[in-house]
Amino acid sequence: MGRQPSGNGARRGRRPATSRAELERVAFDLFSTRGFDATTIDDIAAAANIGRRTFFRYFDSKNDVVWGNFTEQLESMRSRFAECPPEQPLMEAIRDVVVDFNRFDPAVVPWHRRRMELILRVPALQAHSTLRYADWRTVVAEFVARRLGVDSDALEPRAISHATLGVCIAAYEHWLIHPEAELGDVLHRMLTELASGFGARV
Amino acid sequence: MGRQPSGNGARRGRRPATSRAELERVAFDLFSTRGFDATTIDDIAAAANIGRRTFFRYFDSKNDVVWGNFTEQLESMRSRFAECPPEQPLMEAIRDVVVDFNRFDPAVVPWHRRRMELILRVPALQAHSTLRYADWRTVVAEFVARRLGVDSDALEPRAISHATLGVCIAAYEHWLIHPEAELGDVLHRMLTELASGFGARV
DNA sequence: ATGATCGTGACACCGAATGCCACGGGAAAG
DNA sequence: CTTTCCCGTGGCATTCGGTGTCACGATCAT
Repeated sequence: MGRQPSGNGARRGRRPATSRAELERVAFDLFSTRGFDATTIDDIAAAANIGRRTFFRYFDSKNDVVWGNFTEQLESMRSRFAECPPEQPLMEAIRDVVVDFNRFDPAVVPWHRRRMELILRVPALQAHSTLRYADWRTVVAEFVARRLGVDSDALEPRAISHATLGVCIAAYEHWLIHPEAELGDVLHRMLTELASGFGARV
Repeated sequence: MGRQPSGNGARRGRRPATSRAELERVAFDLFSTRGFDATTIDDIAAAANIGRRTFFRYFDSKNDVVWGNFTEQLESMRSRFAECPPEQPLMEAIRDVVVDFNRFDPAVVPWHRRRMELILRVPALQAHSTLRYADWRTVVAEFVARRLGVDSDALEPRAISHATLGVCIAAYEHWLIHPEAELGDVLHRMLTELASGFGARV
């Protein structure tokens, strides 16, 4: 909205009318009141004072709105993996990075909860999220592959990344149902169980 | 097509113009030649000599075509779980049932491969399949819950079912890339690794 | 024949998504 | 200041998936 100092200059044409973050806020408001499915893109565009066509220049689809800047965050997870000491056991390293990756400033936790409620409870988003999860798994698989000295699309790295993701989703679902639970604790617990093959169980 | 003996009678109105299985065959043919995305429902309906509206009386969506009669198959997996001897370790029981569930008559294996290629490689189907996977996981989670004496939507059953599914998908992806591999073997191997927490790895 | 039953398919409609293109705001070059 | 170029905007048309409505037609029971 307010004209930025444009970083170090070199801005040429017309200024963007809004931003991804702004659109996200507007859209989330509508999702909260009407629900995701009942909110049309026309609604979002109207509420943000942009044309419907312009919406699709900020997000590829309505589904993508709820994922914010996930791609950039993944990059930070990737570098976080790179910092893992080589002597740390594999599943332990994964556990620590994942728990770390899901640590949030308390101020944004309510927002994150709303985001995850949408992703994990709205069928259309449950479905679409699979495509985003793939990127997440790739980051994990790359790390595992490096550790095992195999290709990142080999069987083991893929299996481990799939299993890790599954456990994380279960932890998130639990966290949504039990707001009093600490997300990091739940993740830590279940990832530890995964590393033991759920061995404490019969 | 040929009029059936209608079981034991008591058929009333007009006879169905086709069947789910027939539509599946017609659709798969088109998917093979044009690809999934480039095949419209009008194409399928025209090829099957039915109206577009009628298509939606056989399948809820275009995506659902590739899943055939999955729901009924799930029922058989559920009863297969019920037959597990109580003394068998949990993860071992899951492994055996899942491997068993994915055993197919050699004659239908090529068909099954085409089906899974679609499900695991076409983005639209990757996304949609998440919703079907949920039913699959429920069956596993119910079994785990019974064994652990907890509710079937508790954390552990959900985590284990999620992790199991993940490993199975990885195994399937591997099987698609390596046609010479035996699906049952790959599944067995990875589910065993899961049960050990991928422990043989560093 | 008559009536109840049930699948069919035409029609209209909605919403997501995409291609096309003219418009307009804004910076740099003259 | 004017021209030039850049680039985001947004209107329009189109395609396609999916849904509600309703008249029609085929079939069986009486």
